[in-house]
Amino acid sequence: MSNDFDNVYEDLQWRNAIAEATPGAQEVLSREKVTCYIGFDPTAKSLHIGNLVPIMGLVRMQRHGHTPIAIVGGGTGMIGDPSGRSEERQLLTLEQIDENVAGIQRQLESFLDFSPSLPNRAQVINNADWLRKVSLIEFLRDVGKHFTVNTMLSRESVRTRMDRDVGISFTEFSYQLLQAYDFLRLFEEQNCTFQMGGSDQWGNILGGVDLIRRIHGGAQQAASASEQRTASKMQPAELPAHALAYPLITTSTGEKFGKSIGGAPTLDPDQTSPYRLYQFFFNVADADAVPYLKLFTMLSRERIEALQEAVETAPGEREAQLTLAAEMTSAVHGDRGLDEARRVTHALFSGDLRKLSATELRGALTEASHGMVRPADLHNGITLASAVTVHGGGMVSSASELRRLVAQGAIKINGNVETDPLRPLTDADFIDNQVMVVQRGKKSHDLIWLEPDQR
RNA sequence: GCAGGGGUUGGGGAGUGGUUAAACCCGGCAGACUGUAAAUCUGUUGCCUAUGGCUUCGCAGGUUCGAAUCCUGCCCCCUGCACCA
Repeated sequence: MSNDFDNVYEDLQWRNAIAEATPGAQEVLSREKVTCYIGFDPTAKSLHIGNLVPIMGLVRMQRHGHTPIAIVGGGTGMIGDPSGRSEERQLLTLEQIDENVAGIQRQLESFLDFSPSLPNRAQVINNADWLRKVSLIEFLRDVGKHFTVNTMLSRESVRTRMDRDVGISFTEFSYQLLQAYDFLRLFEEQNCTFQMGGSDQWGNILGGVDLIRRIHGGAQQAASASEQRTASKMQPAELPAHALAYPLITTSTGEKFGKSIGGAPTLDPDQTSPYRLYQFFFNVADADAVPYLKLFTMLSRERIEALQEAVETAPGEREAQLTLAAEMTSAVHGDRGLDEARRVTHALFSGDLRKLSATELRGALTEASHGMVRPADLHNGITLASAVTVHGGGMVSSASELRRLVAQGAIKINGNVETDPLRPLTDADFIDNQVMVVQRGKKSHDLIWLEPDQR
């Protein structure tokens, strides 16, 4: 597949994965095999789908023969990047960070090839290795000396915070130095000459590029990366280190990618089931399907172009969405995850709930919340409303809400539209005398179990 | 610190004594149409033992038959100015 393109740069470019690049980046990538890195913030214990762009960036680099390094920010995470934040961050504890780092590391390992035999094997490095050790004096002399406060203050992320009365702490203000320092260390110790990141990180990234240029010069005449950007006419002397930034992904309607189902789906099966991940990508709008295939999958250019054709000629088949969903689910959760996702999808959208046994329902509706009623409740004439709101799994939060949903025909009990929220339940409402399936709209389910009679 | 402005239901933002559970927009949810899409249209969007009741408009009191709307105190925010650096 990598022979679709002569080099990663062209590959990434075709996939619209490049928003910014340092001058000369493309030439370097087409000429030599480099070591590159991307940083991941340990703000949560799982990566989410928003991280897929950088992850796939590293994967593509590796496929093209470059050596990828994923930095997990066990050190920078202790400070917090002010970019895109209107308020000071809550500092995470050391334990939280280390736990998050471990979780992220595990997830990265399923994407990148870490085989020791591989000459360009991937590495995960925790920047805590050096950031938690470096001494303040050393840091200020070696790194701080190369930055002017004037430049640091002009940073967008800093300015927006300065304009607000909450201000910005010195801690977060220093963040840009730390990220630059990371790059410097990797440059010196791993011969890492490339950094990639989101375009929102571009300022921080250039900080590192410039720091390396100042210390390791190369061509003395090399203007700073930022200067070269503005004066790109002149033939630039080669920079010792380079960077690429990918664009921030939005949907075709301009929403932030991944916002739909209450927060971005994560890559952790305990938080976001394979089914939900599958559904997320399956439900992508036509206009987004091909862009996402390009960005997130390893499918060949030929294949993607064929799918693009399919979207145009037979959008109703949703071949692109199906492929996207399958690719993503198996990439994140493996073939077993994909099987599960498909099985649940089939049960929910093509199957007949009433034909399934209680056991099958439990297996199929892994997404459902769960509730429980006792036989005694039944004898006392418990109403449907009470069962769903009080004893249910929390899918409907109040009786008023249930009333409205019922009035709109949105509630189905065991597959049948319900009309009376106040009717008492009977044994007949429980499939196999065990479980009642409450469905809200098309996509959410609540299983209410009848507690086995213990006499 | 001084002067002025303001805190309303998820967000924005009306409302300055009485059909105000509170306009309107966005968002959310659901329905229709479709392709489990987008767009569009429709309904809905505080809670409840429901032709009624209860609780909401920064917090706590007070005036009044009646307050989100008036008074008092407190908390928080914004805008000018000053002070410090």
